[in-house]
Amino acid sequence: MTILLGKDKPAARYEQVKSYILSRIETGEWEVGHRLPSESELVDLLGVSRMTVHRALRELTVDGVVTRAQGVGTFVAEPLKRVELLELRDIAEDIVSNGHTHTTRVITLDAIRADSDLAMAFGQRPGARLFHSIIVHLEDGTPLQVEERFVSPHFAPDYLEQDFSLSHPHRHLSSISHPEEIEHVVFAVTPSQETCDLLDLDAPEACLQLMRRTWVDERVVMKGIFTYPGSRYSFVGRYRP
Amino acid sequence: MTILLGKDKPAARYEQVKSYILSRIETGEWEVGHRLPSESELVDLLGVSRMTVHRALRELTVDGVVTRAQGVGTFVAEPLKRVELLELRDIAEDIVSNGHTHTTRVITLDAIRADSDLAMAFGQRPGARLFHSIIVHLEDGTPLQVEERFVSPHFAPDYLEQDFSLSHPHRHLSSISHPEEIEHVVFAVTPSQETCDLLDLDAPEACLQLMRRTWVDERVVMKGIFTYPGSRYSFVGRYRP
DNA sequence: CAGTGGTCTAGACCACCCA
DNA sequence: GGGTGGTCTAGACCACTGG
Repeated sequence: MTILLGKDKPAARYEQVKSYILSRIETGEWEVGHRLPSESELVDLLGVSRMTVHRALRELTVDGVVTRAQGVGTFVAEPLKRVELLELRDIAEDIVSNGHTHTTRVITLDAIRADSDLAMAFGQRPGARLFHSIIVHLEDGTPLQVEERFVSPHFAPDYLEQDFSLSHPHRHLSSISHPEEIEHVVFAVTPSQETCDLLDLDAPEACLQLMRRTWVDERVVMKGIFTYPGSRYSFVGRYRP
Repeated sequence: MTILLGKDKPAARYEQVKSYILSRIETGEWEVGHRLPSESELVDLLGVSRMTVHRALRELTVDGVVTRAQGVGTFVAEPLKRVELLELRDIAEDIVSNGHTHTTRVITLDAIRADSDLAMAFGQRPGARLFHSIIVHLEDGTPLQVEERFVSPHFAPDYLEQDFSLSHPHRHLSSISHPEEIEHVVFAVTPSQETCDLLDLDAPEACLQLMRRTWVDERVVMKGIFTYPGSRYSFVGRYRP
């Protein structure tokens, strides 16, 4: 077995320009806010054409390494704040991709009137009409999630006509349009008796609860509350920053 | 009050080329896997130079809209799978940015020998030496998080010499190097009596637990277990995809 | 006004892939 | 070998900024 690495193809010139600039920044020679040489100065300095310099700087701008302003110059940007992320996967895909069978039980599918909390969540007046569903997701017959959703009728007028034992709400809502904004809140809760029953829990145990609100056209169109038994489910994510 | 929008500056030509291609894809005229016209064909078709076409296609490649292969062509890519993300924020920053005061109590700071579970988590043999810390984070004097960490001595040889009542482990570890890979697992648990005591909980209540492992040079260098009382803390994230 | 970045062109050379 | 994408150049025009 042979190992082939680095076919010693020289890096492209714009990559070399990027490296040149990055190394100046990393060594501290150019600090945050420092003004870089102009494009034409870099042309003279590095002996490449302006388009090449420009491409290097443009890519560094996209990466957040520098900021640029027409008529002003190019400056070393604030280092990016590192964020640590957790991917929230769709439960159905999660179950199927792990080789299990996914089924659902539709408990409730109706229209309701918003109480004051719901009205607040949707930015509407109390009494506004909302569609409402409660569905249990099972993995090989074992309940893994209770999902309760409230949906704006204006956004999904056909919500109540769907057969969610076949295609779940997530699919239906995605087929209409993708949200412009999403809010997630993850709680730990002790579930209600009703939730315990739906999850086949003999005694109340700590549950994960995920609340999601989605916006379209600046309006809340969906609020979902997803409850998972702590002993059977966890959110797992592994990634390379 | 006047509203100024769209200064009717015509979009750049490469943006127009992108729009042209995107609209063909969105209308379904070019389906997934369809081969796009070559760069030189687009040059003739759209009456712009090849560099302009190339920039448009390069940016669409970065965005995952098309895939390209030298000597082969440009093809419509599979639509990106939408992932929903939750940002896991540093507890200290979280508390301070909300206008509260953050303090810590260092409970434990010592070296231990890995049991079989820890050895598994670190990919080492049982009995391997690991640094260990337990710290409580408080918001205005109320415990919000118990963090327990296990750290590879090889990665952070000075770990035991740190004063974590001033600078917490996250800062110390970040100052050494940033992880190449991160794994997160979020649980809901009923806490042990010891954890209840550290969190000032009168009775056990559902707690959020976040487990994090980080890798540097293909090796696990840190495992942390963060426990939050469900009644006092939740992970919140809001973003625009 | 001079200097900056943003864009665009026409032409060129190259590595790569496939028939 | 002919077509593909990847790169690079020299020169150009423009909009924007600051003094």
